[in-house]
Amino acid sequence: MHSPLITHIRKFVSLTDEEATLLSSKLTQLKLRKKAFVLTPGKRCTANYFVVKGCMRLYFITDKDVEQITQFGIEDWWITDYDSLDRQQPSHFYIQAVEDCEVMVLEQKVQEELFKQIPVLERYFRLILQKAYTAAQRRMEYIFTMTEEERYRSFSTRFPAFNQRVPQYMVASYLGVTPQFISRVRAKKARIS
Amino acid sequence: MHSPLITHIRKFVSLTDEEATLLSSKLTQLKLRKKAFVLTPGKRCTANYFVVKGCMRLYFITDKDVEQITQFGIEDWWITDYDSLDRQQPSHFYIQAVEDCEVMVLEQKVQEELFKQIPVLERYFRLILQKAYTAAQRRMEYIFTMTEEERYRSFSTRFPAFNQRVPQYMVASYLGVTPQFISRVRAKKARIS
DNA sequence: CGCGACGTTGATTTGCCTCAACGATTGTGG
DNA sequence: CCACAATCGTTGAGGCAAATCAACGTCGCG
Repeated sequence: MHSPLITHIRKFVSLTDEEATLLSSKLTQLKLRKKAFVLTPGKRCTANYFVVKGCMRLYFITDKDVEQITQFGIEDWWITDYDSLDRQQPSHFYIQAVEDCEVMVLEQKVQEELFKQIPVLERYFRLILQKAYTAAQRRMEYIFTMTEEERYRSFSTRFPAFNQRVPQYMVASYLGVTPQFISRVRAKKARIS
Repeated sequence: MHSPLITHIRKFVSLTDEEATLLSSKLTQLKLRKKAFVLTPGKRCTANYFVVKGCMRLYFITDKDVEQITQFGIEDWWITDYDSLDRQQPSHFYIQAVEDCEVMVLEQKVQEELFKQIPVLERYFRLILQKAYTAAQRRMEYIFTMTEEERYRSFSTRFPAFNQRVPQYMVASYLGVTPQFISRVRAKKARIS
């Protein structure tokens, strides 16, 4: 029996048992209480986080002092601030546990070493990034072609489980609308059905 | 003297001259007249395009029959529909030359073979995708935190050259606003200065 | 119990779109 | 080479979707 991460990687590339063991030995497991942070603004992001269990959020505070969520990470998703990671600059993001979480921490330095020892990992992360990029593109399609009401409805049908696990105001923030707006849409929906 | 693509790759990874030659031999050069297409809806996207000279656009037609541009590609940028490429499904995008263009065509199949022969390419594309993903994330930040007027102003100061090379209505489409709106903002700007 | 976090509802405001008409420029066929 | 059409940008009037401001209800928790 292997960790969820190894299972996930093997969906994309093949990994020998030795490689899997080596990789596992380089990761640290982290249990997080709801609302715990692994990154706060001003700090450099030095790791990539794989969510084994629970739900994380990546967000920042806008000029108008509003939380803007840019990404959620649930089971089998990586979450990090690639910009800070890449440029080795302080982040302006928070990464926080929305629920009690279990994550695997892959430090950037360790990742670089592992790429030398397990070249196929480079491929794995290329594929992961391609998927993430495609998802980001699609999200922009939704933003540009749908009204906010359509976007909310679409979101809540495409990710029903999601919609239950995170509070309304976070969904609102992720969709870029106000909590009041979502409340109204829900009220309308309820009245119809 | 090497091709712009080799030069670009060498900014990210090191490539032997043999590798560079091999790679070059696997690429085809393509000259495009303004308004020529390399991808249209219904066709599968089978290649990744590197813009050597000129400007390309990736766009689709919305339900309301409006062109929505999701990406521009200028010198030293790759442009493709990763979704179609990845899932081997018909695309719903157009990829078109905005100006007369010169592009290098890397067929997906060829790319896969090359990864075996030149493993470091895998790293190159991982890094490119990471940059693209980060840019997409930042674009969403702009979308969520700025008004459309601010977004236009920000865009035209951050990419002044850009703003001159593509017609207004394409900038409008990329920013998700109407051409009329941009026109009004420009009028306002002119009145002030 | 009392306080803070979260959600709801109503009234008003506003940023941008839509529709429409009209110049200016480009480009194309006779 | 000119005439006419198509393309692109501008401007005005009116409308609407969602934000903002504000007050209130409710639940969970220290």
